[in-house]
Order: sequence, then C-alpha cells, then structure tokens
Amino acid sequence: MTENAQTYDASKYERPSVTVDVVIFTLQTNELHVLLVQRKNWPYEGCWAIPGGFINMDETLEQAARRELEEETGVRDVYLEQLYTFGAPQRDPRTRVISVAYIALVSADIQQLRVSDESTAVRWFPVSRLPGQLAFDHDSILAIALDRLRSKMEYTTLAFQLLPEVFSILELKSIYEQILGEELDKGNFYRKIKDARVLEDTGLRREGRGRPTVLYRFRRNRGEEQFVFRWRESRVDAVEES
Amino acid sequence: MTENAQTYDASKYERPSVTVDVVIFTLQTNELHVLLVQRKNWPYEGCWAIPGGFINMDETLEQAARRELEEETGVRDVYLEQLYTFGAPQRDPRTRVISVAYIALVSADIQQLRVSDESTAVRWFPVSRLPGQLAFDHDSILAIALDRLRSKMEYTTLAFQLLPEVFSILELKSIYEQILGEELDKGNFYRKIKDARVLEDTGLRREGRGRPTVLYRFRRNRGEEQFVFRWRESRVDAVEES
DNA sequence: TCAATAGTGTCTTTGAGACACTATCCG
DNA sequence: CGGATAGTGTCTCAAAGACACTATTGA
Repeated sequence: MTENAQTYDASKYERPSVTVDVVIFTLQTNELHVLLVQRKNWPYEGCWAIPGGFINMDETLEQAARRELEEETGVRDVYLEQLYTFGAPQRDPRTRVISVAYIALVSADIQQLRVSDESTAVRWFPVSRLPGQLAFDHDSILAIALDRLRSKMEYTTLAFQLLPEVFSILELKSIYEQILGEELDKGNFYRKIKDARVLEDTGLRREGRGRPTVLYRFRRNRGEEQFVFRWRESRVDAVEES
Repeated sequence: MTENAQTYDASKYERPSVTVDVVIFTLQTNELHVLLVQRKNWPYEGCWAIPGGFINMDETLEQAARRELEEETGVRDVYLEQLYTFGAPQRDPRTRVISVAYIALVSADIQQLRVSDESTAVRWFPVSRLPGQLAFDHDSILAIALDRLRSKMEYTTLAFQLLPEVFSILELKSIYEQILGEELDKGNFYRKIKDARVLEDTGLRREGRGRPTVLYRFRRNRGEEQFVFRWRESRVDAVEES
C-alpha cells in the first residue's frame, strides 16, 4: 500500500515536473484566433504548440500563467481562468510532466508578440485553420479550451473580454456568433443585451455607409447584479482525460 | 527570463510534489455527507482532512484518484471528476505541494470504510456539521467542491450517482433539495423528471403507510439523448485561487 | 430615391412556477 | 371513514424565438 501524504518525507519520492500552459484567445477580423509557438527543439521539433513553461517554486499557478502570458504577448491584466490539469504519464517523452492549463482572453486591440528564445515563431491562428497537428496532447487541450469557452459564453459576460474598449452591439453579436458557431436573431439579441443592462453608452458614434452605429462600453462594477445570458439549451462542459 | 519548456533539462529545476485529493460525497439519512480522515502526524496533527496522496510516476491523475478512493472506501467504478488544481506556494508547510482535487460521488448503499495506516480515523460528516477547521486549505477545497456539485446538479443527471440502484421520484427530489438547499415543488418535479425520460419503471412498489411508491431505476445508455435539468436561473461556477 | 446598415415592435410558443386536485393505501 | 403518503392537472406569467417593421445615413 502506498504511503499517504501524512508522513511525507520530501526526498523520498520521485517528483514530476509541473508546467503551466496558457491557451490564449483573441478576436481578429471577426474570427476567433489562438496563439501558438513553433518549437525549435526535440521533441516535436518544428511543431506548433500552446505556449507554456515550468512553474517556479515561489509563485502560485495563476502567477505562473500570467508570467507566461506576459512573456509571450506582453499583455497583463487580462481575463485568465484555470481550465484543466493534464497528467497522462507519457504525454511528454522526456519525463513525467503534469500540465495545468489556463485559458486567457485578450482584447482585440492588443497584439504585440514576442518570439521567445526557444521558439522559432509565434503566431495567431484562426481556430478553424490550425497548422496541422500540435505538439504533445495540445490538440486535445485546445479542443477542451474551445468547449469551455463556448459553454461559458452562454451564461457569463466573458465575450466582452475579447472586445476592444468601445464597440457596437452588432459587433458583440458577431462575437457570440463566431464562438457559438451559429446565427443569432438581431432583434432578440438587442433585447437581451438591453435588458441585461451591462452596457454603457459612450456617447460616441461610428459613421459608415449606412446609419451610424452607437458605441458602448462594458459596464464594470455592476455590483452584485449577477446576470445570466442564455442562448441555447445545450450545455455540456464535462471534461474527460484521454 | 525563465527558460521555457522547450529546452528542458530534467535535472535542472527543483520540482514540486504533486498529490491528488478526493472529495468523496455520499448521501446518508437524507443528508449530504463528505468523507474525512483524521491526521496522525505533523502538520495539522489531529485535524480532519480530505483524503489524498502522492501520485505515482506511472499512473494518470484519474488513476491516482481512483486508487486513493479505493484505499479509503474500497469503492470502485463510481463517478469521479476533476475539480480544480491548487498550488499556492505555502499551502503545505513541508514543501511545495500542488494538489489536483477530484470529486467522487458514492452511492448511498455502499459504505465500508478502511482506516488507512497513517490516519487515526476515517468518518463521514454531514456537510452542514463539519468538525471545525480542516487541515491545509481543505476548507476552501471543500467549499469549491460543494459549489461545483450544486451547479452541476442543475444541468446534469449527477444526482442519480448518489442514489441506490432503485429509488422513488420523491427520494430523487429529496436529493435535489438536500444539495440545492431549497424546497422544490412536487408537481413541477414530477413533470420535469417524466418529461426528461431518464427513468425506467422497475415494476417494483414499496409499501408504507400511505399509497405505495413506484420505484424506478436510472435509464443508462440513453444514447445521445443529452438532456438538461434546470431548477433555477443562477449559475456561477467560476473558481478563484485564494 | 435607393442601397446599406442600425435598431424596434409585436405575435406566438414554450416552459417554469404556484397550487389545487385526485389516487391508493392502512387502520 | 379519516389520516397519510403518492401522484396529476391546470392556470398564469415571463422569457425565447421568428420575423416584419421603422430609422438614419451616403451616394
């Protein structure tokens, strides 16, 4: 029988490595994109992968994720949430690596990338056109991240994280459509958003070919006014390790 | 700048320990209970804690969770799902320990416990009457587990995992009430359950003081007939690391 | 005035909740 | 019969969806 955590002698067991991987989403030209890095070394040399790295002994998991995120994109203070922890024994051929995956949502108007020392490239890819198979089990991490994103869109204000500071209601609608992969009724969308009272008129207008657009910003600090978006019935966000 | 995962030299970094903790729920005398073990050694000697242990290098996280579960309860083949990963640097005074927490639901009719070598006791506690403060950050792990359980009850068939093989509709209603902490309307409950077509009449009846009860079993293999329970509007299951 | 885009009103259907009613047993 | 428990029917109200309508601009 295995000894349990209660009489632990720190030096006694072999320890796995622990990494944090961050699936970073953004919206570009009205399409959902994900940030990938191209690996320079074995294993999966040349393959694209989800950015990540080892945790330091003195930081929390979330701090590690924010550090990775900033190293790749220079972005701070964005939405970040823990996704799932992947720990299949052979997922990394070098050694036992347990990876705590996070999702980050980066606003559409921020996009400076930094190629890290050990990658040959960093790029945004539309989620519908990925560059072949990803390294390690990153295909399934990404798939699970997308599921979670879709599922959370339906009952939170997550979508706002992807928009620039100021936007129109139809742009917001378009994000929902992008991510949910389905058309939404314009009238019903207007109604729902207005009823939810999560938007603040900026007084700005944007002129174009037709009638000018009213621009809003997201109303932060709505206090406890918790609110629920709901666009469809289905909701499945159980996650199974493969 | 930290080196990233791509040029990893296995021996180069200090590694954290990784444990799996399993929050095990069951239903006893119509009340939700959780399994706790009493610690024999430093730290938190004498405190109650969520059962858990170190992962082996050759097992998946889920296998480790199932192993722990079986060591404590002798139970196999129960519902198990990953909850969240806790990794604050000082959560364990001995060394850096990252803990992947799971939730397990154990059917009401199975209850043999095994006191592990390193605990002085193992016991079921009603979630409403816990034995003071738990060890480590286990209070917050348990709180998050309860939130998740409540939230998932509202749109999945999770509740069935807590029932014995055969049960009545009113017993099912009572589980929902226990976990959601609120009364449900009998008529509406009947309607919803019937409409959902997740039950199978066993042909059995149970006699008591009044009209006999029809007994059902959960209809497994409903194919793709995914279905949604929904009892209230609210749904918040975001999790923040403290 | 027309094309183009933004935004509103309204009817129908669905489903949740409240609650009163009926059913079947024991004594 | 009456008390006890199981189970059903039905009314109301609110929200979701479909879809037709109006509004405001530039060319």
